[in-house]
Amino acid sequence: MSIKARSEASILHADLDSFYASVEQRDDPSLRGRPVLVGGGIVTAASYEAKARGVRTPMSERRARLLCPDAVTVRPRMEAYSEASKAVFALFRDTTPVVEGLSIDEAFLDVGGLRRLGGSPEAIGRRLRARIRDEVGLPITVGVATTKFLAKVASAVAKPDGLLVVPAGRELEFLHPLPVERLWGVGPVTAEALHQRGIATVGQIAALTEGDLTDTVGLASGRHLHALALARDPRPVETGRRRRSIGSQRAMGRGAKTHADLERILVGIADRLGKRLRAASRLSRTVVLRLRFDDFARVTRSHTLDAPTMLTETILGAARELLADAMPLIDERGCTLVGLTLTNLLDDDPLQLTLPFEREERGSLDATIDQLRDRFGTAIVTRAVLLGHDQGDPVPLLQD
DNA sequence: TCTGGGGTCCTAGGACCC
DNA sequence: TCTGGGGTCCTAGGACCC
Repeated sequence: MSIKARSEASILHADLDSFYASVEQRDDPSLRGRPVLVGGGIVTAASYEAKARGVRTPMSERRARLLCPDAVTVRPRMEAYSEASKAVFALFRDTTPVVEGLSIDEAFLDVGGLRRLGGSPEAIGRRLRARIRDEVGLPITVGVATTKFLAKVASAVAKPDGLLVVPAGRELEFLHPLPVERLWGVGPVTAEALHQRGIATVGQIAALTEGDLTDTVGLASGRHLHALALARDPRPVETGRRRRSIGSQRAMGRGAKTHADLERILVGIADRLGKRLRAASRLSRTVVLRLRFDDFARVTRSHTLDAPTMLTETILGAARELLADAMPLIDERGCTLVGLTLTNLLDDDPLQLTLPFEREERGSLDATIDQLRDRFGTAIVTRAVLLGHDQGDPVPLLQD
């Protein structure tokens, strides 16, 4: 555990401002300068004109309209946002190869070691902001610090359309006056637990022992928060992170739905997920059914398949069985949301292994797959092809 | 505050294997 | 036949983030 602290603030956190709403204002000049709400039923994004009047996300559209009767509401246009995001990420990667995307609208950039080519991290951040403004037409805020977490806090403090550097050596001075809610991983539950103990600022957390803190908020969370409060965050900016799950869900109002209604929604969700899985060339082995009841309590039910799949039919089959098992619960408590999440994802780039067989050993493919699974694990061995010889060249005889 | 849709990570118990 | 300890996998729930 001897990761040396950076001597220079060279991690950037770049975060587009009110991303969806900004794209809408960019694409429709009549929306500029006006309060804009993106969403339907609930506000997914609000322009700064709307935020200035107290609109927050997520907030019901009805409530937002009370605060802001002259607001314009637009439906989300996911393709437009996805395209804008790609353009922005291209500029990130043009700035440095070390880019870690956090979501559609934010990323960490490590610009350490670029001083000779690009100037100081602050100069690089300024140039990046100007380029995104000029070439993509969107406002973005950049935080610069010695660690990921501090860079993220810096950008949050600098919003909107700003840039803030936390100089090396001044981290605690910046961090300690902030409320505990600013720490990454402090939500309503943890904040309440801390408040109960009279702890309101990051500095007060830093003054506790790690043991004191873990007693209050649990082991992993306590260690994490203790380190963050002391500005200890050795996590590097990681470039190769893969998605670990893919999900889709549909919320419905209260009120009775027939089994056929639920079935129809489930088919739609499974179809969408199958397509996304295949588009990403990935396989999933675990299907999770998500339900929410009329009282907004939630449950999950999951099933792990024998072998990973990218087929809609297989996903749907598992989902149907999970739904059938949960039907008594649904009938009793009502259902306001159905969703599926696919986890245990694998890449569909098989390692191939060829084993020689004597003619007399040749058994069933199933038995061979079972043997391989015993040796390498169920998740690894996904399919087998039995090969014969045609003048020395292998030809498939049987396929699983 | 009457509640969308997309994710990440952690915890804990039980089954099962050696 | 009884017993212990360690490890992995699966399932379910929960907190949190954008």
